Amino acid sequence: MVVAMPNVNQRRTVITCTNCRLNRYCLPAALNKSNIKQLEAIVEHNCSYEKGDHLYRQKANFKSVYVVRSGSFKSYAIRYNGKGRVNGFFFPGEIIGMDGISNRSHINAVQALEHAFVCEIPFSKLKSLSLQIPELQHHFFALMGKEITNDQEFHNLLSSYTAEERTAHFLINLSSRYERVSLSPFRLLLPMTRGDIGEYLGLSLETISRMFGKLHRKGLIAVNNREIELLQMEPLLKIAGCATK
Amino acid sequence: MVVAMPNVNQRRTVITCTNCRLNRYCLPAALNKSNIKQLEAIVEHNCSYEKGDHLYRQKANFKSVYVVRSGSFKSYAIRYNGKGRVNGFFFPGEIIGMDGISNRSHINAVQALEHAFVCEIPFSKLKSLSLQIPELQHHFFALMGKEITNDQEFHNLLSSYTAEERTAHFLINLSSRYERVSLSPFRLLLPMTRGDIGEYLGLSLETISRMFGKLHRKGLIAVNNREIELLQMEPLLKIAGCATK
DNA sequence: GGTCAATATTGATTTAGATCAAATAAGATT
DNA sequence: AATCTTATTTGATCTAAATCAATATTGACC
Repeated sequence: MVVAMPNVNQRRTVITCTNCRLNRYCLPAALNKSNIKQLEAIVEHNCSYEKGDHLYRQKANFKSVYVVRSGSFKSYAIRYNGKGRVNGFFFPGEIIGMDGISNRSHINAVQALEHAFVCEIPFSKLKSLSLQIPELQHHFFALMGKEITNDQEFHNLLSSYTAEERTAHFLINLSSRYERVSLSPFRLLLPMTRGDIGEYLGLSLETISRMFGKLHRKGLIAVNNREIELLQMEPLLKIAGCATK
Repeated sequence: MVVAMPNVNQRRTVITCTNCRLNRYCLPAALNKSNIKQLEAIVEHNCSYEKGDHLYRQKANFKSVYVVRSGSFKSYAIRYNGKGRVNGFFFPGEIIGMDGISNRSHINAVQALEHAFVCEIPFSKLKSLSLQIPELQHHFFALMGKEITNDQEFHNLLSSYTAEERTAHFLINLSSRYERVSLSPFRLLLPMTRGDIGEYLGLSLETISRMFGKLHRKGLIAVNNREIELLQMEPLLKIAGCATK
């Protein structure tokens, strides 16, 4: 089995925010040491999920947000008419569950793509703590704001990008998210199927396969099943519609 | 000129959250009377915009969020490669500006579609007040969460709905937003062009026109330039992919 | 190691919606 | 009212990507 995302802190028995190697990207990033202790007290560490396990299902009650510690997840929603599928992927350091905040119930289901660990943060406790720690409130507003801007940029992608541009954008986006957690940004091990990517990008799985082939023929990437190597970043960034500076 | 959205409180000279007829849908919704007074103190009422005026432009510094009091707006973003356009419409009672929270600068530009009034709420003051009023913090989290779920539902729409389904969904969505502010949910005066709708839905303006024609031929709507009448809600809801209960 | 199911590739064909191209129609300006 | 600009409709044609179909590959499980 391909395990794209390495376990974090796998040798430690007691995991805390203080010693987690992701704490620079996660909620503790905004906090001083004593505040981190307070946060630690409300976080449930060490929840383990096997490939295919659901973190939650559509319409499940919302109680917590989750941070991926290792492994990866996809979120998906199926409307009553059967339309709509994968709408997000989640990697270490990223927050899952904001789709439940407004309604008290989740609009998506979230499923592990491989063996994974998450930290669970009960949202009511997080809100109380945010009232006491202005930096935490600020940071959580910023995280939700980031989610909003990401979703809006994706709106642009889906309404105006070609299949090749979407595919390049997907790879570039993954690359920067991998880099953020100290994984190689040039050698991507994909935990999801071509079908998952297709649903996410609004394309058929055959088109994903063809676009990988096309980018390969252009010499920009190497494709070996779930392993994608990014060979020439500049032209990829250009196709993806990212400013190359 | 078509003015779709009537002015609210147009005869009053002094407008406050307490007497604003939108206060049930806006931030005061979550607050008691004394808290509303506190909110009032930080809100700048009565900012007026003419058709075509910008509320803010892409990359503008983020300082405030805004609530539409009357009229309507569109938000749009153009990437450096020229891709991407309209990504949102805003009607009375709706909040504009969350696209700037994470970055301290706006990723979209926002432009008035007709003569409009907004209330401006400086975000730093809103955050401070949220630390004192838990209900306000809760409500603002909920509003941001709503924005996130809306954007994700839109992801589904763009990745799996046909042109006809998107168009029906757009009309149904507008209908419920109009109804919320006591406008007819069956007779929609559109403040935006077919081109705006097309960019928003990821379709060409010709396709929007054709889909209006198609829904008209099916007897579901009547089209008279910017005035759209919804004649048969049930089949429209079905096409739009909304549960009809 | 062998079988089976799930995934991925590749080719042929179809099609939804884009694009191109006029012709109207509505608003704005004088 | 006349002109000009902008928005809308409608038709003809084109094309990117979907769908259909067949293999090939990979991984999971006896």
